[in-house]
Amino acid sequence: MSKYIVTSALPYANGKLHIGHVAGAYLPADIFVRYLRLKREDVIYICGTDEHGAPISIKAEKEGLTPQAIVDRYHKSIKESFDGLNIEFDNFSGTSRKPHYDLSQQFFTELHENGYITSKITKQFYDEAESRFLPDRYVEGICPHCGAEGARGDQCDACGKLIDSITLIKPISKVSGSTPVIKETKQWYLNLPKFTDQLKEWLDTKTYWKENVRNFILSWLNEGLIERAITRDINWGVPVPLDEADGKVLYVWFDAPIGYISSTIEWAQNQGKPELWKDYWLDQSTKLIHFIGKDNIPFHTIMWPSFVMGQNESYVLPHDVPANEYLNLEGDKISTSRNWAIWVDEFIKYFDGEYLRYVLAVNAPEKQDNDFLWKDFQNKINTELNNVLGNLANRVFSFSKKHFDGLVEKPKQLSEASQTTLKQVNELSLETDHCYQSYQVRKAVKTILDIARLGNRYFDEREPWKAIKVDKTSVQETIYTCCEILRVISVVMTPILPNFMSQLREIMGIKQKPLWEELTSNPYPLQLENIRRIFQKVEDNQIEEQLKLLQENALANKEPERINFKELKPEIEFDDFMKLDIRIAKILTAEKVKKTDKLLKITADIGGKEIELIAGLAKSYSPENIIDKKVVMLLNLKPRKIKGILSQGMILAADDGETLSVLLADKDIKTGSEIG
RNA sequence: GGCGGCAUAGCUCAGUUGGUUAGAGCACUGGAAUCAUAAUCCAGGUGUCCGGGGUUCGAGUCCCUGUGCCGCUACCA
Repeated sequence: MSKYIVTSALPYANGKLHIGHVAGAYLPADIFVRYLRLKREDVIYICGTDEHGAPISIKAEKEGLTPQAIVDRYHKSIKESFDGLNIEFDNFSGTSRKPHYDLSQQFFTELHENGYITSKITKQFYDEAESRFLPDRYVEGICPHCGAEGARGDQCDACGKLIDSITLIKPISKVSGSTPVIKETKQWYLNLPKFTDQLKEWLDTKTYWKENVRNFILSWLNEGLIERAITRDINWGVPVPLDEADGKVLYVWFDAPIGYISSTIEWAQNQGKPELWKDYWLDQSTKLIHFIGKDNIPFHTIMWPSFVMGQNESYVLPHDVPANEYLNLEGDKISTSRNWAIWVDEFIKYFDGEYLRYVLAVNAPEKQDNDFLWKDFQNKINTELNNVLGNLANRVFSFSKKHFDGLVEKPKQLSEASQTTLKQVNELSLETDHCYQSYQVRKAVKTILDIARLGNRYFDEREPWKAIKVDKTSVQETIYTCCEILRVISVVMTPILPNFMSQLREIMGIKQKPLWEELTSNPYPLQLENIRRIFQKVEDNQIEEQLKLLQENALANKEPERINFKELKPEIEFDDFMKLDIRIAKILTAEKVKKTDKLLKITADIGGKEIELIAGLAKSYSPENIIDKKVVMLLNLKPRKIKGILSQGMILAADDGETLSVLLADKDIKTGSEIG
């Protein structure tokens, strides 16, 4: 029997958990693990929070807390959300713990010693007031691409471009507010190209991987791998274990996947068997399975295997990486920043967490992005869980209670109808087995529903409410057969709804923990007890309430009519301002620049003279929208050629990240008027 | 503009390597039943499989092309 290590992508500890996370990486893994346990497989389910990186330290500084305090807060919040959904890890660690530091440093050291890491001198901003290097996200300035203010060093929120941070115009340190200087610094790079052949060879054996995953990897490999920096100049992270790297830490994406191993080490220690983790990670027959969202595919199939290949120890490589697609919400992308999400901690205040498990399982984004609709949620809970499954249990149990005081015995002989039904049930249960094995959760649930439908049909055909008047034995047989169906469901549905199924079994008087092998056992007679409905319906007003909440949250999030105050740029002299030549210009013609999304080619009258320029306005202004407008234009900026056209002016426009708005004069004023 | 993905019933989605008459659930209509949470069961589908072309004995599936949407990427003085 082979061993399994199942992991889910480490959730980042700077925010709460939403249903998209759950649908993509955590629920499918939990279901798979629970299935393996039903089959008595040797499996450990490992996870933890990803606790390093600049976003966490920025959040900490904003709130005046230590990074550790932020991490602790979200670690707790995320763990509680998992608990509310009965997602149970064998170990849920965090990457800011000691064993993780030790192991991550070891990974780095061995890669370094084995010649896979090289160092390079790069230029980076340095804050002299704080005497430290500034990571990209700690620097703000004018975006060199779109000219928007408040662009972070790694990316501009306004235009979404990635930025080489030292190209930022008028940079400001977010730490001290001073202007940073550019200094040289040494960073260490992982030589990914060196792994190319080994990776290709290894990936060639993974013919059984999901198609979407394979396609993704192939395009990556074809484009060619490049060296990647794996160190950073910040003080929150795992210190780089080199004397010359004082004050530098490992980049968060380097240390995060190592958390899978360090969390297992922590687990082994908690078991009182500190060496136990080796039985899993160092045994080449162990099946290591990473459940992730599709955005994580390159890390888990290219980078992470490379780290492992460069080690002295033979850690096991991923056996499978069943990545899921995305979950949308009410037709729109889930978005944390727009607060368009269903947060798990909110959800479990209103509904049983296993309702969410059910709907996310039956609607899992396995091959395609899927949509979560509240109306659909209600529908599935009511018509499938309540009407089909819940009602089957209730009608059978009530009937038994009424006529046999809840005692269910196995008949000596079964009619052909009952035998046929049970045979069909058996076939369907085998099908669910196959579904679970191949990560087809939605099909598994549908098949289980078919088992319940079979039960309802059988019950109807047997008409026990008529038979009870003439033939009690036949009714006993009916109830027995239906209980068999429910017993099968109580096992095969356990991965999806562990707690509800345990309630079902409790009612049936089955004490043992569910195991797949019990499908062929005979626990009769059974004494039903404490008969009750286990599922409740979701009412219309509950759904309306949630829809309203969703809209309100999204609106509340938009509410601030202003952008948070940013530090002003350094003072300038009046003369500096006077250097700018800004005038009112009238747009004469405008047309889209071919082969671009954002660019407009514009001619403008600046007061008896025509100029030509390029403006990045096309996302907000169509040509006819802008023609004839009298805009504010900076005219003495050094002209630059864009797309073969010499751009001789810059239309001034404001950008809040969503809307781009050109500046217009308040009154009708003559073209060419100077501004000052 | 480049690369990749997607497009199937009113809705949410399945459709394995090309192979009978393209499916499921929900919704809808009619009927049966009254044990059960008004829950169940039976019956009911004229869908340009996004449009157009091609390969093939045969295309939802493969190829070309057009359109629309999504992701990454480029252009923003």
